[in-house]
Amino acid sequence: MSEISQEIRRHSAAHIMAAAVKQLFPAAKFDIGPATDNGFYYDFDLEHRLTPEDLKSIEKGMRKLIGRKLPFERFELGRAEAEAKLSADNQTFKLERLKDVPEGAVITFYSCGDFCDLCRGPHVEHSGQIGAVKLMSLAGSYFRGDEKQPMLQRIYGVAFATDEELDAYLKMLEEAARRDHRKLGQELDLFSFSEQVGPGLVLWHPKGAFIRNLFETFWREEHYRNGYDLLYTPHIGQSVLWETSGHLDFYRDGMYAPMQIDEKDYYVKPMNCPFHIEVYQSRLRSYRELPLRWAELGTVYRYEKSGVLHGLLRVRGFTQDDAHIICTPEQIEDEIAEVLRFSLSIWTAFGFKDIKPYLATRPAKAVGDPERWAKALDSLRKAVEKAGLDCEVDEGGGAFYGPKIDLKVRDAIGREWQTTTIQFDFNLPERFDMTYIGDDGKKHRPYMVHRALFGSIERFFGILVEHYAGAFPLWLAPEQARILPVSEKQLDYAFAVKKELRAAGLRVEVDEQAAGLGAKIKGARNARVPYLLVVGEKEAAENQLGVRTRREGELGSMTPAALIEKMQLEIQNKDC
RNA sequence: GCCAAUGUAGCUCAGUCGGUAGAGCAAUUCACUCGUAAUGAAUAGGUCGUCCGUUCGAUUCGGAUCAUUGGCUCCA
Repeated sequence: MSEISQEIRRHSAAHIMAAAVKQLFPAAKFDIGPATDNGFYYDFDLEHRLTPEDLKSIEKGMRKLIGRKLPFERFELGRAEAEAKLSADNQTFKLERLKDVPEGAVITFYSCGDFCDLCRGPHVEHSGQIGAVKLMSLAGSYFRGDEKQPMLQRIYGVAFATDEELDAYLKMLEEAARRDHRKLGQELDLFSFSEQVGPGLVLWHPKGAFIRNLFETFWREEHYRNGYDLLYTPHIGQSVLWETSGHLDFYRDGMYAPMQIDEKDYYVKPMNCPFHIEVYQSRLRSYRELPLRWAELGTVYRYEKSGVLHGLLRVRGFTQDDAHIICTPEQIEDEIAEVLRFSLSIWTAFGFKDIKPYLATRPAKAVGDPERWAKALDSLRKAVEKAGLDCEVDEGGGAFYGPKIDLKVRDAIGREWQTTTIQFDFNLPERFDMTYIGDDGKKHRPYMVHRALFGSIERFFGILVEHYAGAFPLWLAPEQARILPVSEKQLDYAFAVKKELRAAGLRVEVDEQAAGLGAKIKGARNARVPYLLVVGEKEAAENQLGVRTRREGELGSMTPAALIEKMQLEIQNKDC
């Protein structure tokens, strides 16, 4: 049975769930029930509001149906017959779906037990082949994913070939919950939100701010080293700027309402691009000064719909690690390859090794010269090739203003995150009439590429917390070592060691609590401090430290000088 | 924004079939001076998210609202 694909098994599980729902709620109207990455869902319309208790009953019903090894039977109907059948059952959503089946195509139904469904299949032979299932959650979802359509009730489930695989998946979910950056952010005192401040607006606490500052410094240094210049631009700009950029026409709903100053409307920026363009426009540009690579940690505000906010991963105020590359057509290929190489090198530094590019091409509605599109796409393809990566292509998935590459990185527990984006823009250079003087003395339109490497600092920080499970590597740890005196008698020695380590540039604290060593160790471990330095009578007498690290466990005694050397090496290497 | 759920001490949670609440951890104080994941005792801490209504009386019931959570839509 192992040849049956997960997808077929999961799709069949969706049918079985629908069958179980029909048993409990005969009046249910059905929409569709496809397979998902780890399971399946099915959308229903029914009077009754489903509750978690219903989920249990439905799951029980499914188990029974699976146990009975009911055969899946396929049969074909003509259009008129199919319509008659669905009308008789009052399956209005199915009737809508039937309209999607092209004229002349075979209309197939699958039945399993008492449940019969319009479906193109394929399915397992009988319900016993479905395997292990578990219903996970209830949700609302729009018919056809369109917010103007009625909202249906959706049940999500997971399905695996065996109980062991299901258990492993549930364990992974537990692990993900354990790493949840919102939970760790509170536990480790990294950041918070305040109802007084507003939803989606992050307050960075000292430790979180410290880590942020460290990787922002790293980011700046790497940018200078790799040929970028840094900019600072204002947080607000007049309406004329956003009229020129087109944001007021296309993106107004995503912007915070304007404030009026001296009878002019000022908008808080949702993007940095227009400001970078204004820097470009501040004087005449020659081909001799291209390429320009301008980066900024630019804080933007976007009015995200209330329902989409999610911890640090989706917020309303965030800092983009933005850059714009402005260059000539001759330079574009090298520039793109370089952006991709640089992006990969940064991700590697944080211990992300599995990185996958996704290429998005020209959509039906697009602006800009098709020849430029082709050249841009070609440069993106070549860059991916040069980096030795495979990429997935999303045909027509680009923005109206240009093609793009997005990178997805896989974290320590195998989850994929969309982060880096490298996007061509054929829109803004036109709107702002950006030009440079070429070697022919004439004006030319430059290429412009937007690039955000982390995406946003907030989002990246959230991903980092989950990637490291809160245990930041030594170079990023806000507190790198904690000295744990066995009793108060060793406090003087502890402070002397602290002074010595601090002088060497290490971030060290002394645990002054009047508590047992066990309690101090527990406290330091909970705070994810990488190095624990135990000092008792013996160590104080011999100028030693009892070293215990998060990575290597107990290392025995070491002099402060030896410890400094060890820690500095680890920091220098940015070991993850 | 839409569907659903949740909101009780700093944190995690219990509880009140309507008579203004309780635990553990954390905090504070005191004692203990301790050798690798929780020393003991005492103290303090809550307008039961907010507003409106029903009621003699609301943390509990109803409505609205805000926030959060899981999804949907969105992320030109």
